[in-house]
Amino acid sequence: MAYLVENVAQELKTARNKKGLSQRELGAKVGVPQSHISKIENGAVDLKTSSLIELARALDLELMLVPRALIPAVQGLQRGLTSRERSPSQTLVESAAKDLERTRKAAQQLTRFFPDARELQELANTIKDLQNRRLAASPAEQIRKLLEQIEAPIQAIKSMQKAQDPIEPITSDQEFLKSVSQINRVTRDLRHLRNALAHGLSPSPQVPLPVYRLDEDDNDA
Amino acid sequence: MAYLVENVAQELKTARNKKGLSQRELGAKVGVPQSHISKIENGAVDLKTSSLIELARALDLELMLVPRALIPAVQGLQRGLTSRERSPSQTLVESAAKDLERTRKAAQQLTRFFPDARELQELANTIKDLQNRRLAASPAEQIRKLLEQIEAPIQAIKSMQKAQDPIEPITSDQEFLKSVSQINRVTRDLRHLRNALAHGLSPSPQVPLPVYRLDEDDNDA
DNA sequence: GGTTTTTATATGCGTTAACATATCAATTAC
DNA sequence: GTAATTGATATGTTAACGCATATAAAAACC
Repeated sequence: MAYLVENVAQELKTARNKKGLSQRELGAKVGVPQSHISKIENGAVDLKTSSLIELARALDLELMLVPRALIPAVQGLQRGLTSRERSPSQTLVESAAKDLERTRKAAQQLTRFFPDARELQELANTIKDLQNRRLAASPAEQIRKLLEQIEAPIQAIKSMQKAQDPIEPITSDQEFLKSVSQINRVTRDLRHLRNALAHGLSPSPQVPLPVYRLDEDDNDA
Repeated sequence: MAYLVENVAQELKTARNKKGLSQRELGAKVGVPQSHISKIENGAVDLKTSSLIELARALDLELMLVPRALIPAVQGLQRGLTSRERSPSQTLVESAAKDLERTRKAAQQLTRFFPDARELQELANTIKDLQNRRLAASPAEQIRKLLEQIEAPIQAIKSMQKAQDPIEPITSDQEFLKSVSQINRVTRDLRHLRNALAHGLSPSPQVPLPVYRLDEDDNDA
């Protein structure tokens, strides 16, 4: 299997998680069995082009063949859509560290307004665990991908925090539940990753540069 | 086979012809037998993603999954690379008609400087044939693709026309031969398409809008 | 002029892998 | 606890891919 295919497979998986779809739901939209989506995302198969196109479309993505010359321009456009970006001088590890800290802060903040949402505290704790580990490039990249998946949910909850009536618990909102569920999923994946690192399953201290820690405020339970 | 796959297959074929590569040459670069490239370009197979990626790369294209939202922006970038463009208010059929006329004129002009290049006259004649037919959207798109493939060759010949010594026949130039060969290929394809239209193989008058004809000068042999 | 050689694309056939169906394990909601 | 949901696995069928060859055209050579 080409290294490249697994790349786009990861893109599909990230896009699917971003939209909060399960493998089965996505499969239903496209007419592909869930089993096959599992294989695709695990890089176990070299999917056909028709499958790739249809899956991408179901995820609001379009397959395009872009001339080499203007790839940077297109990537620039894509960066414009996301809040985060990685400057060329920044290593993957540094970037992941910043993402961790920013996300942890956001989660921590939200716990004040949603004290009954235990999952936000869980997320913050898991991130603190990860911040104590030295990261290699590969897990750093995984972390970036995972955190990317809860950007939207966290933003969604933040916006609720302002608009909502503080009396009744917002926990009944459909949008809120979906966001929390997505956060839970990512938190679990982060915990798995942390465990894998702890057990040395991944060649942990492989990268010379240590973690880019930025200690500012640390108000936690 | 999904209609979509044949789309990207056409893109690959167009890109290959633009670079003046034969199926065999492209296959050699990628490590794929020529036979398979033939099948791909004819829409006979639903190629695997790895094949798509590698073929695209060999043609200086990169496969990207672009968010729906910024597809227009990316297309805008791509238009910036080509001399032609299609305004949003312009139908495919209108655009194809303009392309036909512009290309026919260019070919006609060049016959004066290269009277022994019979292929230029052939091209002009074939185009005149096509201009007499009402086009549906689908063949119009095909025509656009085909004409796109001889933009570069025609430009190349035009530039020779100026820089060259008018005494000796330029026909010996390697670049010239390559360009003419490319023009021949496209002319043949255009003729095939015209024959298909004449035989009603394609649902010809399917589109309400008639051809956008622009009659200006008509100096032919 | 004809003949051969080269070049460019298309077509069978066998093998391997993608994809469909069904089932299973694990996590979560109830 | 049970029931439901998510993701992974085993097996059969179909199609992609590799190899060989066929066809067509132009080039080259005599």
